[in-house]
Amino acid sequence: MTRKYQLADLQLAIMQVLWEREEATVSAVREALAPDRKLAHTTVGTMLARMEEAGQVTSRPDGRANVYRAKLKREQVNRTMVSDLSERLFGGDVTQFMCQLLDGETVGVDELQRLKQLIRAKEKELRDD
Amino acid sequence: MTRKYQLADLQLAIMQVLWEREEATVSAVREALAPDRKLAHTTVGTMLARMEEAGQVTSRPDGRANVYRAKLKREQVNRTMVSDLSERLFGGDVTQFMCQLLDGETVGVDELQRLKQLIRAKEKELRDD
DNA sequence: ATATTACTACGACAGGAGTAGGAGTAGGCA
DNA sequence: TGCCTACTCCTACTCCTGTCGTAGTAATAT
Repeated sequence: MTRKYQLADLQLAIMQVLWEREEATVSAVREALAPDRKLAHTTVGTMLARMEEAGQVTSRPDGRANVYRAKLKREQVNRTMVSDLSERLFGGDVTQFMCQLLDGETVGVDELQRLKQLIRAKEKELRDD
Repeated sequence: MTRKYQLADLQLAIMQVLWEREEATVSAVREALAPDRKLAHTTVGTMLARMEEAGQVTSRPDGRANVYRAKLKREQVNRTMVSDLSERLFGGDVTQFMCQLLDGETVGVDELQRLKQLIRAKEKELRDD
């Protein structure tokens, strides 16, 4: 059932909206998505309905409209999707993954600073275990 | 055309085999995949045919069999797929991605060592630019 | 020669994702 | 009071993936 946490493109975009604003109607989601994707009202509705079917969101009627709410935790989804890619691309080798991240993405000096800090924190964490 | 570099699960697995051994027949790929997935010979054949159609691999007949060869570079695919996930999950924020990687995956002390080194190298690289 | 193999080529089918039209319905406005 | 709107629900269609079965064919082993 890792499938539940593996969100496809549009599903993920919709979920992000839900995470940001706790609750949203189809229209609200549609509007939030509008800058990037112009979708028919029904497209968003269908997607949301399917996601409810799949147990990824819940809905509650509010007057004529349905109000949706994410049922999955952002952290859980992020973890699953990152883990999955890590496994598929690098056989779970985190160092290689980092390498890819550092080489392939645009990273500034300040960002490197923060990364070092992250690593130090992690080292401390490991020591304290 | 980012689609060409966005490989689905089985496609990626097949591509890995091709990357590892330069060239391979359907049977060879199938055998290489066998430990994890037991697929019918034709399944692999179909997939490879479609991938050729999509310009992701090339083939050359060798006797009765076709020998396939990856047409995409591993680096390119890795880059695309990591970039894509970075964008979709964290809006392109590398630090957040790293965070996820460090928190969500199992990372050892030695691995942290290597990561620090990577970062130092990257810093140097930025300075030298 | 013949029966068994080893391959490819085609076609098929199911399930998920993306997208949307049309029917039906309940509130709101002229 | 009768039409316009805003919604939901259901249905439908197209692509892409994953998976094979079958048919045809060429090399092989008996």
